Amino acid sequence: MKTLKSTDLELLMLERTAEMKTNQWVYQLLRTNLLCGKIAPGIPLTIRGLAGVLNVSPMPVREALHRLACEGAVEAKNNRRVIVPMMTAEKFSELCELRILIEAHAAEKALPYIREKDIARLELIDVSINEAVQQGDVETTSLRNQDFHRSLYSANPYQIVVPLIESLWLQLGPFSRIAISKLEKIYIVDRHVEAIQALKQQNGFGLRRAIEADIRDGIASIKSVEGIHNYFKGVA
Amino acid sequence: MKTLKSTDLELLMLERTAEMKTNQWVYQLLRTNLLCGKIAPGIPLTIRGLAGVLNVSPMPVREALHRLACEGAVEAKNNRRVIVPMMTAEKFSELCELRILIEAHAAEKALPYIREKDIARLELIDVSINEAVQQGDVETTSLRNQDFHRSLYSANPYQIVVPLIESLWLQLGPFSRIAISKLEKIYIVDRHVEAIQALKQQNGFGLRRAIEADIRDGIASIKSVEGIHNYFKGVA
DNA sequence: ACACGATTAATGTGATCACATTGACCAGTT
DNA sequence: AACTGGTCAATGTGATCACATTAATCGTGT
Repeated sequence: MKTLKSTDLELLMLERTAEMKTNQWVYQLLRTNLLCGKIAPGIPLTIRGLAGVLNVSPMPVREALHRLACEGAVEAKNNRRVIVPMMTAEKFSELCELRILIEAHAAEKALPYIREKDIARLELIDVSINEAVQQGDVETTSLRNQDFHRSLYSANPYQIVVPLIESLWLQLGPFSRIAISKLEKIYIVDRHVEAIQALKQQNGFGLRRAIEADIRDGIASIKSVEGIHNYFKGVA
Repeated sequence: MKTLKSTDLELLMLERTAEMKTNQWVYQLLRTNLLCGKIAPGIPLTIRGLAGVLNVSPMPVREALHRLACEGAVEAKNNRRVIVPMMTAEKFSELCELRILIEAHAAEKALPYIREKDIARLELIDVSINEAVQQGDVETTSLRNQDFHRSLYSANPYQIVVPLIESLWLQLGPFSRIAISKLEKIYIVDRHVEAIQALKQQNGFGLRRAIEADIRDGIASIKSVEGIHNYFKGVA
């Protein structure tokens, strides 16, 4: 097996607004790239290497990697190597079960706070998801899909749960890419439309079912991918 | 209202083994103090101040505070102040609901992996909890109680959920202290014994109920405390 | 006496440096 | 040709420094 070199990584850049500090920019950039699966498991991430690519000093990169490590997005090994963790079938199952458990709860708790404006926004996001799907833009589809879920749950103003959910997304990041790339459009559209309809009807049970089904669809599409086992190597 | 000064803080120190790096030591120390409620909400935490108390350079403290901030344990405000977040009634409810939801799930998922050795360990921890309760040692009681839960959930070898739960504990930290200080011993002992019995009987439903009841007891004891509203000031 | 404004102290951030540890690479040996 | 040994480069860590921004303190004016 060829050892993956850090030079292989291609990052999608992020606009850096003037008011945001360097460490926030680096963190958001790496986080976004992990969420949409741009950084594959196994490739090593080094502080100085990333600092060189991003043209910043090693300091902000160090902080960003530490934060991502404590969120489980990357794994700091004993031997001074920071990598995107490999996946195992059991880990994958755990993550999916937790997504269903927590996101269904989050959706139901957000329901009472949903207003017409929120529904309109969700419909807009759904449209943009379809656009990205039709254009075959995997990264954008993945990020927009997460936007849909985050916007829904964030309607609840007392937010504890969204960071927990995002931690799960971060760990599933490299695989959501696979899911999207293999997903027939109907699935995503259907479930999101179902969710929106349940919102309009203030139907908590229907909302739960729609969210759960949406997540399960993604999982099923991942498991149906040929050669998926290549990504499920044993954890070193 | 008197402004709380950073000099007020008294930390319970942690042994620093030779093999652990400075940043890990600082992080664990602050985390432990937050988990057991030694650091009260509202008091400001400064990098240089903590570095002075701990006799380390500001660098490890900076990293530790950033990690704790991304876990929600402390709140980095715009104006360069890092504080333990104030609590609101709604936030408190959210945290408790999530604890029940996720910990019941975690317990059930851990059940198949529980062996006699694990049960023996849990019984030992329960004994040490009772000792700490009888001695009126609030911090130790709080930490040992968390040890009980963590040991139970950690029986599941594919661990995703424990970090999520610990994030909730961190945010509830200052209040678990209050809960313990007002808790009649019977409650804790009862629920833990119930949980252990359910483990011995491989009774998933009973285990869920015991864990849920244990958490609810803690919540009830907090809500029964006179003057608890002092801790629920509006978030700035 | 109270309020407002300027000076001073304190703080977070990012850069640079020194050091210990580890991996990578290459030559030499079997 | 494969393995082993040593040397060198690369890496993470922690300390120190400079700078911009903010809070605190004190003095002045009303």
